[in-house]
Amino acid sequence: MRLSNYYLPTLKENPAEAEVVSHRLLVRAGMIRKLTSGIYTYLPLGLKSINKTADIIKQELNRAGCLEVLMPMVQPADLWQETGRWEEYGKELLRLRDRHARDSCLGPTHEEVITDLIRRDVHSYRQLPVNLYQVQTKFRDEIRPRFGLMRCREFIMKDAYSFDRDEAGAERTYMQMFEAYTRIFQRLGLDFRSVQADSGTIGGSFSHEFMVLAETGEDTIAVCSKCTFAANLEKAKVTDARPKCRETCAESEPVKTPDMHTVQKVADFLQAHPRKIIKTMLYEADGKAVAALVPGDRELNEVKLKNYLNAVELKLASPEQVVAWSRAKVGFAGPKDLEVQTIVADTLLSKETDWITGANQDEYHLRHVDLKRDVRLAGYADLVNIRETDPCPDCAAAVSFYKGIEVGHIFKLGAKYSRSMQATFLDEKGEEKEIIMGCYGIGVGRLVAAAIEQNHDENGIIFPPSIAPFETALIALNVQDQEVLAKAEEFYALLESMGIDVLFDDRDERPGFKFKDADLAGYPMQVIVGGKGLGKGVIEVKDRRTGDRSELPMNDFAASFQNWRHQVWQGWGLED
RNA sequence: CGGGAAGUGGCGCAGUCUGGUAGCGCACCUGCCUUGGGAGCAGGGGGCCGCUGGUUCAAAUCCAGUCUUCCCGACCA
Repeated sequence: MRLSNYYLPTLKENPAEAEVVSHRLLVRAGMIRKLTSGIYTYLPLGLKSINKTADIIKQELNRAGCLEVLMPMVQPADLWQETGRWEEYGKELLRLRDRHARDSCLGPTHEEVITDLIRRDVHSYRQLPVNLYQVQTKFRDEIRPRFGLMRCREFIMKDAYSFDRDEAGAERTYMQMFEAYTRIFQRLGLDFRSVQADSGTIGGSFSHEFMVLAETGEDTIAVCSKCTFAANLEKAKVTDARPKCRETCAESEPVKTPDMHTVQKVADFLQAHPRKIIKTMLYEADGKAVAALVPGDRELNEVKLKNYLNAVELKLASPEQVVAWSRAKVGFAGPKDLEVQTIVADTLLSKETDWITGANQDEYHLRHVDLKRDVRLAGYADLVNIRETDPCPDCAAAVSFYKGIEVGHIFKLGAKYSRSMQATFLDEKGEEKEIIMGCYGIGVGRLVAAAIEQNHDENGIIFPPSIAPFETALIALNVQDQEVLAKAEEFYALLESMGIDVLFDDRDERPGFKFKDADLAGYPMQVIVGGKGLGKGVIEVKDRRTGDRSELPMNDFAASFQNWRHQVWQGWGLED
């Protein structure tokens, strides 16, 4: 491609609207433009990168036996009413009404449509398994779209849906998809981790998120230094090898703690370590009053609590509710004689005794509380967030935290949709069975943004070769110099004939301008044709990632370029 | 939805406090010059100052309303 014939509006200055690196660089490099909040146009260069990414995804899914389809973006309300999600999904679902006053929505996801498709056509175990996917534009009316392509309302997503005859088959499919995803992200050249994710009420180990590691990531993941354990912070188990405490302690007694309503204040006042203080967190879970007890130096994990309670809705109690339930103002609630439906304690609290807790009386705490003796617990459960000092739940080695960007999620759905939509088949015995489903998503646009978050420098993007819009930039330093131009044309033709995806900067611009543009868009390789090199009989090449420049002999350019290109790809850990 | 900030040529911004000729840099057009890291000189084009209403002899500027965008939070199959 000749840059003189291309549409590439680059910006020297940072756009005011962009805060994060990927957003800034995508706009500056002429890859995207915003139409309105959370909605972007993909310019030729941006679309090219997205298409390359999608192509790799498609290749690997096809290899795993998936088949591509394309489903409608506008979906009828009645399908969503069947699964109950017309009400459940909330305001993220953009509803609209057509000229016949039929309710419809823009598809934020396609479980309903695909399940409807399958239930009409699949009736026999002989037709299973099936695994269909699409690359589609989705719409979710996010409360606050932000960070450019990282969280938009309209976005390009690959979603796949699998249909199996039983759990075993679904689990096999899940593993195949896990492997396909691993290959995909490897081929994209990204540093990523697959982590156990919250699988909500379904449970089990059949939900993984694929996270691209980047400092700017919104999610935190815990990764073991020794074994393969990696989990979303929300999901990571906190373990403690100590045995359960069997001892008891002195009788509990109230102690006056005026105005001491935070753990730190109480700890300082009573000269105790915060971990000896029990935080009593009051929640309303599906309308019931619940207390969760955690050590004072720990954070309660609401997802864990919600899963333990099997609750649909979990809300922190309002100050009024706290007063009503604990008979004391906020900061003085404690588990002893607390009148709530359920009291659950974090497992860590089972390992010791002699705690400090709120006294359910203004300005008073209790000391010498023994949970076994003084409190009617519903049970112990893992309720707190993991910390970097905690041991790996699998091997007890140290864990480290990383920031990551969620770019993929695979999930075993079970019969959730097939049941509500009656997607069934007959097995060999003629028995009617529900189809077992799985769903598998990759945010394609977000993936390109994540690649940039992970790979950039002060000059711009550093694209992995597999998803760079062009693999190579060919820069003619001075197109008014006939010799330079002729040579550049010659190498342009040569590179094209070698099957290299090359962008030929043949514009009549000054060298510095061209270098800056090439660095900004992040083509992994630059081939530079200038008078200097011509005099020496060499062509200069630059590896965008390392910044290393080399000189390749002009008379043996094709072979030496292939060799150098191979090294560049290897530097990315990729096969060229 | 709560808190904060901002809307002025295509982009980035000043001007608003203290009302009176719309301005700067980049980009764009023409010419000269220049060609290894976003050059230089000269000339030029381009504005409903977000929108509506009000105050005033006079509004980008003051007042009220409204729309939009961004940031923090809440929310997030």
